[in-house]
Amino acid sequence: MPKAYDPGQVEQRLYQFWLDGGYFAPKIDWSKKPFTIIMPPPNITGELHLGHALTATVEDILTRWHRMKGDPTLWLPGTDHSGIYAQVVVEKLLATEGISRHDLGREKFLDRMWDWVKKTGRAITEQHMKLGVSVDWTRERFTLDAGPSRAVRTTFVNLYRKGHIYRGERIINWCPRCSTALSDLEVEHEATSGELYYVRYPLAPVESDQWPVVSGQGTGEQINGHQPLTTEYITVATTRPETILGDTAVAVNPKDERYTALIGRTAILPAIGRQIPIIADEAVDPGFGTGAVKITPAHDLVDFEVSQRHGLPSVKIMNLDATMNENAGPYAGMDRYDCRKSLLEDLQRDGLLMSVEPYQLPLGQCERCKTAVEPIASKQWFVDIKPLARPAIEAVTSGRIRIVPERFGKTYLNWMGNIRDWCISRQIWWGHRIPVWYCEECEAVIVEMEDPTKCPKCGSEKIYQDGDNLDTWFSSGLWPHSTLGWPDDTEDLRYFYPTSVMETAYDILFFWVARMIMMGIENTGDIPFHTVYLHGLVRDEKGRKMSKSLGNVVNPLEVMAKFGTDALRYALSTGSTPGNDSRLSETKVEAGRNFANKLWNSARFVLGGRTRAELGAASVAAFPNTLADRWILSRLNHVAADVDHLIGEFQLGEAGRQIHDFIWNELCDWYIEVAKIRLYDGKKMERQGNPLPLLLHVLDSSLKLLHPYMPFVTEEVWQNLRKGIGADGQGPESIMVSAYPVADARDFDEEAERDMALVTNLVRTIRNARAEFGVEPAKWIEATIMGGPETRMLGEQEDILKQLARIGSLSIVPSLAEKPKQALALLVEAVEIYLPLAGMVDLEAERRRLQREIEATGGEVRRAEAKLANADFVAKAPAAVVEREREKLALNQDKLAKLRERLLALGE
RNA sequence: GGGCGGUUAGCUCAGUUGGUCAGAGUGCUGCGUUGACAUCGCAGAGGUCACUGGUUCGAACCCAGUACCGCCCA
Repeated sequence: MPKAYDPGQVEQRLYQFWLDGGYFAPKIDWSKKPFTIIMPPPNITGELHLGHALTATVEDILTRWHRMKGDPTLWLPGTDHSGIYAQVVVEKLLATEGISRHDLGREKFLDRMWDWVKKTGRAITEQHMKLGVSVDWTRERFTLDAGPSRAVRTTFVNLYRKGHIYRGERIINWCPRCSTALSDLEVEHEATSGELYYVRYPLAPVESDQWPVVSGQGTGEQINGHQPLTTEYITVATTRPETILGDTAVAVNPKDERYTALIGRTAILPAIGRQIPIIADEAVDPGFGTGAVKITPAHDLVDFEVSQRHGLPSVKIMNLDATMNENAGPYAGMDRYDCRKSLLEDLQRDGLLMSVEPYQLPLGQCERCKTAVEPIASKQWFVDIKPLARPAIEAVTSGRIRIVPERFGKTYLNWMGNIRDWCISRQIWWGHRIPVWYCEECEAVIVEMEDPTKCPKCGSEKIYQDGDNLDTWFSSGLWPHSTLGWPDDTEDLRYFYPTSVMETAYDILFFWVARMIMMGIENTGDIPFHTVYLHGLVRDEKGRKMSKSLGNVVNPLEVMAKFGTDALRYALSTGSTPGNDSRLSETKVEAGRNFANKLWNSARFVLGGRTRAELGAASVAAFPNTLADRWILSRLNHVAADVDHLIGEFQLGEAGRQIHDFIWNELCDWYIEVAKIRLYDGKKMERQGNPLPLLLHVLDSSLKLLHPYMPFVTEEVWQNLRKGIGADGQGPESIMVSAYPVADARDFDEEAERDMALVTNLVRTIRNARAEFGVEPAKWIEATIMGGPETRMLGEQEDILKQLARIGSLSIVPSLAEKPKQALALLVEAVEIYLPLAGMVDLEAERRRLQREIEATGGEVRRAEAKLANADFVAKAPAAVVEREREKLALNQDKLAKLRERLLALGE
């Protein structure tokens, strides 16, 4: 084995080895419960980013873990056609050729789309392979495949027939840049600095001699002489003055006494002179602006609702490219922003613009292209979502679906409880076309599973299909069951559905998870998954969201090339806790690489310079002979138990850290160092037994424990191990299909753990003293240990103490009649250590050291005494806790006495 | 406006049933016995667990409030 682990040399080869072995595909076994994850499909034209990397890492850890535990495990991959996004990409390409999709026409444009997808569509898949994902590629799906497409069609037809899909004119979010409607979820709201414009609308005169007297604004000012039309006004505040052109009313709150007298009067719309009523509606906030607001039903959701309540007309003033239409009178043809500017100038000129003040407003922008979205009344297809939401809410409140971390359950329920109808039609060509035909003759709406050729009502052949497509998320919502074969009753569907876990980032809880739950229950009658596991966002090292414009995007492929895939996976999986954002820095990945290298070298030590026969013999059975053997075996089993529990609870980071700490701090730092003593000394080996069998066993188990996290280095080392011991052709061929370590309580050995803790503590204390007193590291020193009741145990561990603390001559005795004076005295629990460092001990320094220790120990004693003096503590705390406190006190009292005695002795 | 999260060592973060939990990585200081590993080893320094109250025998952990930062929904 090379001196350092080189991921570049092994990763691709191993991935191919796994593929060739067919290890990723599950074997259906009806006597066993499967573990299933459906991968949230990445955008087919996309590039791998750290979000994908984290998703894939977490899912791969769960998948590999379950597979090794013996569950029939399916992780199903796929890609999403990403309607709007992908279409925009190709349209941009076309733009470089100077053509639009309309120039090409629908059919030719779709050909271009497919060309593009064929050219780039494998990229994201191959990039996932580099991550080591153990997905079943034989079941890979694409949202536009025949199967998933038929699932979409079936769902649409079913929902339509049940009345849950309807077509209607509603306010929708329109992206002028993408030229399509968007759902509420596809709009991002960003606080923007804007202006609030106060505009006054003149009132039409009342047919009466006596005009009403109205307090405050709204009355009496006159401009340009004494025209009756200009003597009365109502002033409204708006952030979007250009929509004045589409106003069909002015509204005030019915409880707002300032305006009571004006309700029922008529206002004259500035600029175009339309007469509109002043109405009263509860929705008006008297605290906003002047308390009087303009109502633009065709361009605002709230206004639309007001207009419905009052039977107001709706005037659309904008074209779909965000230019003004013929209803805008003199402003027709202008862009929306030019119109605003021009209109404001006109209002100013006419003295109707009262004031302008800065105002923070939430600006809706298209999630994909960041263009300001235009709310606009439009005829679209909608899903009547409440009937679907109800069972989806129940699934979570009843606990049938568990959301991890729990707090996201609240977010989910809150959103679900206030859900609004889902606009599902998109004015794009790439994706699933809405399966609706219209008859030109009788205006019938035809929604069938099979494409119609004539109108079933009147028999006319003059029918045409709806030109719009479905929201991409409509097909994504079906993903957990459509990928398994629904609507057909397939074996996969019966065996793997409902799936086990849906794992994704929390920011798409609504996009994916919520819709999958609704659609899954609607279509199959059963929940799509038992657990929702949500991870956080990966940010840059300063905590900023990664974005192209900031230039802080970390490319996972580059990181993997530099440090290895395992290093990135380790950094991502152990650097975060469920549902929390994490920051990724190069040093974290570097730590992962170092860990891989550490593991690699521990194997190099175990296998190095040993013959196949020797290793083969050692691999047969491993028994603990020494204290260290019993200790490492006990620790290994405790770790295995903890890891099993932690991963089962999705505590992947904590489990990964425990494995890391075991391998580095216990196996490498202590067990291997201890094992060297026997390995380098034949006589000791004969007396104490060969540590090689246990080394092989613990290393093997460690590799398996770690494998879900760092699949490549563990496989490579494991293969070396396998060849080293001559086990080729026996047992599993790959670590990924070997059995995950299971804790055996018979190997728990609390006594060994306690004794070993004392031994390592002694070594550390001696090393510390050596360093503090400047003893040359290479120097072998003398030591006397007064072991008291531990004498026998310590005597047995003499070799460890000598070797690791570099003691040349060591005497371990139960007690000492006379304690050496020219020596350092160290106390560890009840054990006394004397280092007669003749000539090197600075008595003054030793006195100071003892004084420090006396103070520290004294503090401990006082704390324990105070605690135990508290009658409530003794009475109410569990007996074990009190007992532990008593032991601690006794130990420290004893230590304190010895320290004082020592100080006294040195003072003589 | 409603909801959620964060505030622990210089930095990044763990700490899930309140009693050896005050930890890790990284950085820092000093030293290197070198046949697994300098992508390393040994030793060390470093925190009133944001603040204020409360519950409890006991609080980083539970409750209430405050401050600052962030996110989601309207």
